[in-house]
Amino acid sequence: MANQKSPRAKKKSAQPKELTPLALDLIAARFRSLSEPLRLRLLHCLMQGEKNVGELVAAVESSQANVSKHLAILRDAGMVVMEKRGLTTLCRIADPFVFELCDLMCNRVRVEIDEKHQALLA
Amino acid sequence: MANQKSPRAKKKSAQPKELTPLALDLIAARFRSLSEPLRLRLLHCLMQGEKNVGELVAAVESSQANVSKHLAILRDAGMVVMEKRGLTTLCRIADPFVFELCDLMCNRVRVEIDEKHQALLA
DNA sequence: AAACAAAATTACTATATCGCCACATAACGA
DNA sequence: TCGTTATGTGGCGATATAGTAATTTTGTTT
Repeated sequence: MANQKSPRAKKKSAQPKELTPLALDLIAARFRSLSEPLRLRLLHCLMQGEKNVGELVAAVESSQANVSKHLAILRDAGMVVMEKRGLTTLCRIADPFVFELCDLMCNRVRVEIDEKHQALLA
Repeated sequence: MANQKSPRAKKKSAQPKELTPLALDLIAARFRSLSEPLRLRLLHCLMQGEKNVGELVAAVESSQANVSKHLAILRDAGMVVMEKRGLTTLCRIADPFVFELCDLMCNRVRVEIDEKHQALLA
């Protein structure tokens, strides 16, 4: 499947031609924003719907300063958008692609764990 | 610990119920393996097909030792598989989900760059 | 205005990671 | 056996990152 050399992909799965160092840095930085458990917890909380910073601090167990910094990282990486509303700051997932990314990775980890489990039984 | 809820098996895109700290660490580690430009270059090279370590060293411009270490990280994260064949070691992408992940992120970055571009023009 | 609440920022320490170097290991052939 | 080639590993210095405490900024309320 899709071992493509098609000149112009229609919609998805454009097979990259060349990746400039700058592009690589951008992509790496985005993956890096997802590389910390606390940030994943924050995203996970936000998947239920938008929340303000205080609610997130309560949900994940960490300090306000820490949560604030991690949220800034997620925002800078384009994973989350934040909107100031009076005293509080509302946060929400920036784009459905974040769900797709996380689902992909979660399912993959599930599969690997299952395989390991099976291997132990067999 | 798996069966605490539905007996009906929902296969894909399971909306996460609970994420244990261990699961979060696993997922974070996998994203972390994708968070370095050199590792992304290695994956990008491997998307054309399997290659041995020496070919990868030549393709990305880095030292053999460095490439070897980064490949080990990708292997440990389940992104690539390596198979020793005599003197050389063949590497290839472990699973199509890696393509999906990278495509998702690449496309997202493309979109963001386009939007920024448009914003500058407007 | 002062007092207050929510969130961001700064300064700091500890730990993790990158790239490089030198060396170790492994497989092959003479 | 030795020597060569391909790859892996350990140590080191420089940089990056997470977490914490204290402070500042920002908006709201007396």
